[in-house]
Amino acid sequence: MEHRIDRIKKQLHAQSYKLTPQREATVRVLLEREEDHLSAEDVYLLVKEIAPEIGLATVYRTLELLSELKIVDKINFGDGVSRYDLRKEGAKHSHHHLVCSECGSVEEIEEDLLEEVEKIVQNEWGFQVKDHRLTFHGVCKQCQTITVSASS
Amino acid sequence: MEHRIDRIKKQLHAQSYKLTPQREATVRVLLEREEDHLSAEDVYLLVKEIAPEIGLATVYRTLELLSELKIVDKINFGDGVSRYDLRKEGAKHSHHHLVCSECGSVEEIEEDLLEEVEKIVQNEWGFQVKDHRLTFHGVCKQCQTITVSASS
DNA sequence: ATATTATATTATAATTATTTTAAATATAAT
DNA sequence: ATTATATTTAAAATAATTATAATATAATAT
Repeated sequence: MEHRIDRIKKQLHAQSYKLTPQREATVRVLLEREEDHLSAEDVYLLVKEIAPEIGLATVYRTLELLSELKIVDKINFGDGVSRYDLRKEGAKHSHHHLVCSECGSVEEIEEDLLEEVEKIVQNEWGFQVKDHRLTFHGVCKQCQTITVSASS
Repeated sequence: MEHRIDRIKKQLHAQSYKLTPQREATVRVLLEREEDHLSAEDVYLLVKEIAPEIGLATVYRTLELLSELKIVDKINFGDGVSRYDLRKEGAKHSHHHLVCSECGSVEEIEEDLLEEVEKIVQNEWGFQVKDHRLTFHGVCKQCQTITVSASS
């Protein structure tokens, strides 16, 4: 954990931003809940536990900043809120998501499945791809089994 | 145009919804501006031109309804607003988008480039894919040429 | 050390986007 | 005609995000 905080600190410094206590607390929450897809409000409530004096606007600003620096990805699954998803160290792209329409769970795919597709987009549309957002909507493994056993 | 309105009317009737004048006006705007990616507010302003008495809430409700029936896709490019994108007739999936970070333009790819990827997701993750959202962020053809000529 | 400047944060208010409510109107069914 | 159902309107409510002004913190120059 400390190692990653340190790396993020360096990334901030490289753009002459500081890792203030509030920013550090926010990053810690994101690291602790790496598997989750927290909204700004979610992050705010969790950060308040370790830094009770923080303001919601600061959390928004921090997330926005981390987003610009590509430390987190701002994603949107179609409910009204933006969610913030920490990138793996050194990852060039936002990872993919599997959203289950039955139970609402969100799985992550870290493997980049779009390399071939991006080549096609690059060559056939002349579009220079920098990043992507890919989300699949459907039914997760878990919910498929439930449905099957329920219907028998 | 009339043909497509008729089809949509049937789709609504199939779920026992009616194509009211307000809904028809909204659909007409979406058909006319099929290439665009309008926000609810955008749609509202355009619908007002042909049906001035319509309310914003009705537009929201209509878009939500069309969205449920998979006649339009509600998409989100990371600015704060939802945008509504008419599906091609008979299309099973939301089409792909190319968002240019230089000029903000949005191109569409109607071809489904994800068939192979979906097979992998299905087989290796056991996730039953129903739909997808794929957006590429990068630099469009147009802006690439501008950048090249400007830097020479 | 101290004054000066720049940057960041807080609390609150304001803004924007969207949804809900309640009353009125229209449509369809009996 | 009467009743039930669906839809719209306008207003109010809610949710998400951003702006503002005051304060605090840190960085630099004196």
